[in-house]
Amino acid sequence: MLAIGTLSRRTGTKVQTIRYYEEIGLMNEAGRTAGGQRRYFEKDLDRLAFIRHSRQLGFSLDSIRELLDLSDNPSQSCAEADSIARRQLHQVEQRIKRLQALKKELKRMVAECDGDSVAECKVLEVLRDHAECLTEHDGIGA
Amino acid sequence: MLAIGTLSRRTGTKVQTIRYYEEIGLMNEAGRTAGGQRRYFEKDLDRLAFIRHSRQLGFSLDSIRELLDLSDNPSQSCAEADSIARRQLHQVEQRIKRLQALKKELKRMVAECDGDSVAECKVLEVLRDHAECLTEHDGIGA
DNA sequence: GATACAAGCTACAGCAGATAGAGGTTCAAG
DNA sequence: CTTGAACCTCTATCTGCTGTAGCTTGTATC
Ligand SMILES: [Zn+2]
Ligand SMILES: [Zn+2]
Ligand SMILES: [Zn+2]
Ligand SMILES: [Zn+2]
Repeated sequence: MLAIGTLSRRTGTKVQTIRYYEEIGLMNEAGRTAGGQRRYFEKDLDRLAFIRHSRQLGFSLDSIRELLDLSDNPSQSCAEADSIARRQLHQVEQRIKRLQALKKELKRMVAECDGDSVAECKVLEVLRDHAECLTEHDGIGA
Repeated sequence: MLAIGTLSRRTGTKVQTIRYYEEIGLMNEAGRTAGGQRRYFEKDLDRLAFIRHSRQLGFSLDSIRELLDLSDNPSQSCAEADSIARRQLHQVEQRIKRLQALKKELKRMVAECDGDSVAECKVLEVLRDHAECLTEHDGIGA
């Protein structure tokens, strides 16, 4: 039986985060000692590791929930899991595209400023007026 | 004098968001009509456009606050503004790097799955075990 | 068995950066 | 003067945690 701190150390997840995952139903409710402390099995550790690794790969908690459900039914087809992963890949690709456009603009404005007074600052000039930009960048940057 | 909806339309910012910017002190408190509705000058429109454009380029509201302060004092050196932009560029570059590593892993796991049962799904296999990954990807993916 | 103290517990607040809705009021055109 | 779109405030919600306060439990050592 593992204490929550052990799960925390072995998966690199903060203790509060593990409790949070339980609260939102991503982790099963843990068993408790007589005094009320959580105790876990190895399978709980595995589940937490799955969650953490999926998070590191950028999956949302909702997607992870689906993936865990699928993972619990080994006889099913994995088409669903694959499509979640493909969707995630697509999102990552879109984000990279957006960021590359931002990078281009930022690079240009930084390069073009001679570092004189604010009144002639190219950086601020571009920020004031999108017409100074070469690319479109709709939506809010992230 | 411009109503809030006009600012909203002309900058592509939701009305609630403009009020939110006022609440957090990013926009100045607007003047009001006798009946309590906000009314703006052209300079407020400019300020909002600056904020929105900066957001589109990925700057945080805190950075934008600094940039606006600088922009209001045209006689200063622009070194500060430039360094904020360089910091932003750096952040964007880091994010691109992380996302490219994620993309690589996602692409590989999607490609390697034959689409059979969950039990043999490569996607789920990788998620279960980071040892299957080729790259490191610490921190949580975004 | 007593004691110390690390590690656990709950409950709640807060972060960024908005966005949505309820329920009521004002403005401006016709 | 009436209509109705646009405005108002206030509160709640979202994602994914993280931090704090104040208290209790578990365990190692004496
Ligand atoms: Zn400059
Ligand atoms: Zn632009
Ligand atoms: Zn598969
Ligand atoms: Zn991995």
